[in-house]
Amino acid sequence: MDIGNTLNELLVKLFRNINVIEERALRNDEYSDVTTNDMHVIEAIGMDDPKNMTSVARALEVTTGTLTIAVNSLVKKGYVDRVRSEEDRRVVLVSLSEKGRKAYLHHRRFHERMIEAVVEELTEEEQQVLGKALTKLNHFFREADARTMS
Amino acid sequence: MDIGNTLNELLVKLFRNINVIEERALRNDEYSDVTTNDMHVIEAIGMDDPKNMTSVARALEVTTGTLTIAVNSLVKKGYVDRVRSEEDRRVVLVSLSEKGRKAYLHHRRFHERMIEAVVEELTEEEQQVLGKALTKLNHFFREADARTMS
DNA sequence: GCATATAATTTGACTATCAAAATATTTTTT
DNA sequence: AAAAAATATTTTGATAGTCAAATTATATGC
Repeated sequence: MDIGNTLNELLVKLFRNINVIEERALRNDEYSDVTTNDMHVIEAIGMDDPKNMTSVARALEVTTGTLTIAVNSLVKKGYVDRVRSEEDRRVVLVSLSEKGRKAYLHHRRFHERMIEAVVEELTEEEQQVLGKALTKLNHFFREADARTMS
Repeated sequence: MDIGNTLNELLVKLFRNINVIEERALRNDEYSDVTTNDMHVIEAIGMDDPKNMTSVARALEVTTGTLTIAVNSLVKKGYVDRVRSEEDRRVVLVSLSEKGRKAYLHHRRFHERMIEAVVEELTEEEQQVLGKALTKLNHFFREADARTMS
């Protein structure tokens, strides 16, 4: 199983590389105060309607306590607005500020450009095979996860 | 550019999941006290000869101070042995204990199963294509990284 | 209206991380 | 051979992210 070994190494490297690059790319320019974690929170809050803390925390698979701390910092930095719901005053609604929306789009464009550039390097055939392999990988993880959770 | 979108989503998902799931898969059984980070350190120390702190830290791209702390904990948990070199008494050599070796192999088996799942449904030829595609991606990222660093 | 449930925040503890200072040892220079 | 410079590691002080459990505030059910 020689190809297996090679593939393993390649995948491990790939994921490490993506992480590092994304982080560096994010921190370069005007959004230098946004950590990777901040960006995940911004992504989870999203561009649509305001969301309550619990649902965002669930999406990120962290406790609400953890999210509170992340949101504190994002509010202070001006990326997130936080208001108490009028209908249910226990609920806190978070949404992206103008600056937060810009950061969201900036990040999304970065992703698009990255994928664009990556796909350009590959032949049609390679794209297909890569898609298939990544799909398998996702399934594998989902199943592994399901087994663990039970 | 439909395949591009699909690839993007796949990469994003994988990316988000891979750490969490790997962690869960690892922490299941007898290795419940090993964090993902611990496992990376265990991997970097490896099964061969003892290694000094600096080279392991470099491999992991962390400072030696950070590694010292990780190794403190791994020594306490019994996964790593740490001895001072006789030849050069500034140097500290770390290696895997019996328990550490077992954890290393456990983790490697997880990776092997992962690759197995991916490769299962690919023909011999597709496997080759996948290997090429991943190699290209890694080169691409390495170059992108070099550009960022400059 | 009281008891219970729910949403969020706070608190206390821990891990991971870095940069810079400190310590111990080796190598180089004079 | 003594002093200076270099090297390997650890320690220190600071920050971010995380959780579980306690707390606070509000809503809902009986």
